[in-house]
Amino acid sequence: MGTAVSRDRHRPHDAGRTRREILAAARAEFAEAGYAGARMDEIAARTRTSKRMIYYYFGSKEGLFTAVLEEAYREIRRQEQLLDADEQDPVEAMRRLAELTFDHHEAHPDFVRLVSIENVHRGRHLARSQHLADLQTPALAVIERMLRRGRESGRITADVDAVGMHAFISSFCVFPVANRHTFAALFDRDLLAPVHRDRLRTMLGDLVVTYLTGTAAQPSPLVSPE
Amino acid sequence: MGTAVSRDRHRPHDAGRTRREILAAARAEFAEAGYAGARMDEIAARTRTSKRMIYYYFGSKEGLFTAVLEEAYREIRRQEQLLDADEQDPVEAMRRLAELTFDHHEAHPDFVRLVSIENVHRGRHLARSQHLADLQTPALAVIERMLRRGRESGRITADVDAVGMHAFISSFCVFPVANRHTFAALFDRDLLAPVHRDRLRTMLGDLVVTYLTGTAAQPSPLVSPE
DNA sequence: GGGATAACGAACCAGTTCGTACATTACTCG
DNA sequence: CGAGTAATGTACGAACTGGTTCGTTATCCC
Repeated sequence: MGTAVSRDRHRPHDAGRTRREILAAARAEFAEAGYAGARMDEIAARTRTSKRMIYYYFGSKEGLFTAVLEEAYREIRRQEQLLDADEQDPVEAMRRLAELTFDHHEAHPDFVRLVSIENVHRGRHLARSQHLADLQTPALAVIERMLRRGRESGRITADVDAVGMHAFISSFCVFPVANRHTFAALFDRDLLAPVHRDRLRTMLGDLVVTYLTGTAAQPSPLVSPE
Repeated sequence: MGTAVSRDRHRPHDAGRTRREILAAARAEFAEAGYAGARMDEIAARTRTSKRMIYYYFGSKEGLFTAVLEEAYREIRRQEQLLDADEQDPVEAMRRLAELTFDHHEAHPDFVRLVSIENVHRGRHLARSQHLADLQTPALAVIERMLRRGRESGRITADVDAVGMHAFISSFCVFPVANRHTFAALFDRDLLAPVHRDRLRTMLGDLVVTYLTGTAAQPSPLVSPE
């Protein structure tokens, strides 16, 4: 337990560590209270250091939130890179990808909250981010390959591209986490309680498979994507 | 144009109108800036009346936000009651319901934003609401009937209940509106641009139909809902 | 070892924010 | 018609909030 490599001895002037500590505190506070609701003093208090340092490293509240968002996306990206898409059947691989994405969201509610918050603010921080390129989901490339393979073998007939597929999967993964509370209040059902969570995950997997292989109603004939 | 029935002549002591005006202003401000970001003075300024009246009618910022949320849900409910579920085929009816719900969300982004905001605050206002009963979606009853009819005729085989089905549809309808901005920033695609919006709506309809009639992969045998 | 510089702390400030005290006006109803 | 009450406007204040000023301490590198 504990990081074996970097010793955690308290060095007074450890820039990297201070920065990381601030980011962690800020992330927790922003996720808890929203952007405007988050208090710089509170973030500082959650840290070994002072408010002065936040401005030293991040310049402003907006700068700090932007950094928090970027870091959250990067962490997700790192974890998603562990995806092994080397299954034989691309359709079954897609199901697994969807289910892993589902688990992933459930395991990182703070990330989902931060994204919600950023959307409430119309994505203005992300739009100004200098590091947008780093933040793309590696899952996209994986999906792309699966779609290609599935089409070559003829098993996948659905008319979607990778981004569309990603939107589809994300919709289903984000909702139970993002809207958990209002849903619970209105319908008296906790979508993340084990029973319902498992059912939703299965549902998502089935949906993905059924949709891709498109065995049933196919109202619109395949159109070549312009 | 203009309400034909109730005259809009300015009567100084018109409680109902003042209340309604405050609610409308508050709704706009909360949706725009989030809960903590919304300013009571700004809300007052958007009104013909003064801040004093907000506290007179709603007691506090929390009280006001709660009222705004309740009103937003009620409005949605009113509109959803117009749903005619009298189609012959319950499966096709469900597709139409899903597509109407989709359009509905697209047409009311402020509602979606308010719900997001309430979820960021863990649904605490809704939880304390006195009027939860009024806020249930009438769509639920409609879905229930469709499911029953579809099962009787044997066309519907999927193992979901009405609430589950509602969660499924909602997921897909909420996402493009709620996460529009981050998605656009990351993937350079506006999910609500006509081309993509239409495609998503079709996708949702197909998904619903395919899932309900469950022609493909059916991994888990039907289990009787306990 | 010493100077340059990066990292840091405490106290503080000006503008803001929710909420209220106090006084006033219009409406209702006996 | 007059008294009681519902509705309203003005002005203000106490607490808070993002951000800063000024000075200090540790570290790096020649």
